[in-house]
Amino acid sequence: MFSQSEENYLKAIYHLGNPSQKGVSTSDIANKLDTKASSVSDMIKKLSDKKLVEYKKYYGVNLTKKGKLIAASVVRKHRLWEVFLVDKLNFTWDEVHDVAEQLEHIKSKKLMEELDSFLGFPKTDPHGDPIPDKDGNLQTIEKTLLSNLKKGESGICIGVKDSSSDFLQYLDKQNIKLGDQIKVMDKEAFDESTHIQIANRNMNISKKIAANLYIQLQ
Amino acid sequence: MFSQSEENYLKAIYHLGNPSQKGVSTSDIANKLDTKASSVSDMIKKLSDKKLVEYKKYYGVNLTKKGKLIAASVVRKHRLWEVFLVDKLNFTWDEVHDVAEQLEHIKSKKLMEELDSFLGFPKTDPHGDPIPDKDGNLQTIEKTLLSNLKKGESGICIGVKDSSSDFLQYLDKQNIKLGDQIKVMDKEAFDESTHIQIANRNMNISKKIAANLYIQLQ
DNA sequence: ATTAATAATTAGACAAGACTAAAAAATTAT
DNA sequence: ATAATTTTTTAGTCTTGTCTAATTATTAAT
Ligand SMILES: [Mn+2]
Ligand SMILES: [Mn+2]
Ligand SMILES: [Mn+2]
Ligand SMILES: [Mn+2]
Repeated sequence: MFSQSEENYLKAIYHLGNPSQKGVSTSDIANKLDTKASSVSDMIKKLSDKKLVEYKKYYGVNLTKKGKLIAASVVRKHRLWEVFLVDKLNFTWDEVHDVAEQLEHIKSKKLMEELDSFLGFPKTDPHGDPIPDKDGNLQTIEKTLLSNLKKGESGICIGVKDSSSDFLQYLDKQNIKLGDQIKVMDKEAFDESTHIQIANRNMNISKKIAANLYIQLQ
Repeated sequence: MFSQSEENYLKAIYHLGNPSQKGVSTSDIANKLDTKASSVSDMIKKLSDKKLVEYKKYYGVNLTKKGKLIAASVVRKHRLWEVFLVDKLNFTWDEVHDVAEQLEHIKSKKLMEELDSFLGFPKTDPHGDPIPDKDGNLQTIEKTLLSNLKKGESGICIGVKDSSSDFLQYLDKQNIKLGDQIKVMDKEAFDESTHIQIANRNMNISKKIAANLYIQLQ
């Protein structure tokens, strides 16, 4: 079994791991976990001894197969709990993260299997992020940022890149929800804002908003 | 906020606290938490500094108002989670304890309020133990051990004293459930076993079993 | 190709929470 | 009342995970 701290490091490396080959840097991990680089160095050594990461001094770190499986399991738990909180306990999508950060460390195989079933085997969490299956596999959905769409293109809003309270509450205020149909009507050259039609309403959104909404093209 | 360890100590003191005046002894706490007396001494000092317990060296320990409230809140969470696991996630009553030991430390006011509501504001957990309310108050139900009943007396089985897997599984095997109507038909002087009629079945139970079943007299 | 800047690692310290062994206090037995 | 036993506390050590400060390696700039 692994400590909460070890699990948090593995998860951070999992999230920071790029599709390219390069290892995740010490400072990126430190930044993500809001800790110091020296602490990260220490922990990486420990994870390396336990064969959870591949580590070559000064050249960053990569998860081993085993490390990746543990990380994916923590992410799976985090996202399943988020679904539970929203679907069953009336949490809003901007309230779930902190509680899920705690719940993701609960150790019980049966609990997660039963919860998964109780929730109807959801495939994505309230923010549109995919839920890894028991073997750590993610279903990859073709998606792109709204800011990449050209005038006239349309699709469905299926996720958020930033899931900060501020952004999520902005979306609530504008009544923008996952599942909404979106079409790009025009793009302003001057301020790089976008005119969109969403669920039959017209609105103008800033560059920053468009850069944080994931769209499934149609 | 308090650490898991601090919460576990407070809970142990809460459970060991007798209605009489005497403080809870160091060794009883050590025994309950499966730790050493020296560790208990250290922690008691810490809890005393934080005004969570009243402590006089060599004379045991008592919870302060604040300490009692925290302990009751942990017990509340433990028991509400047990109800959740049994009522919603198909756990049996002998499977819930270890997971509840973890879940009881999750910190979120909203979570527990919503869970309480989701479960329909249960008053007792799957073992018949009362669930403290938000202010730490327990509703006291008049109950006595089956071993205290005299020939001819009857009542309803409302709880278990021992909630070990072994005992709970024994009850399952004998199909003895909380809520069952029980009447004492006879008591054997020789082995101190009891003949009972339960839910219209007749059976003989040992002294030890009778000493671990709570009955509400009628 | 050196030098300057940045990033990563090591060294040393600290807090929480546990342990063993030793000392001190309280309780029980004679 | 004194001695023996049990319980509790203290002293000192260890592990985990963190930090600051100093050192070393890598990368960027001249
Ligand atoms: Mn989250
Ligand atoms: Mn999420
Ligand atoms: Mn329990
Ligand atoms: Mn219980």
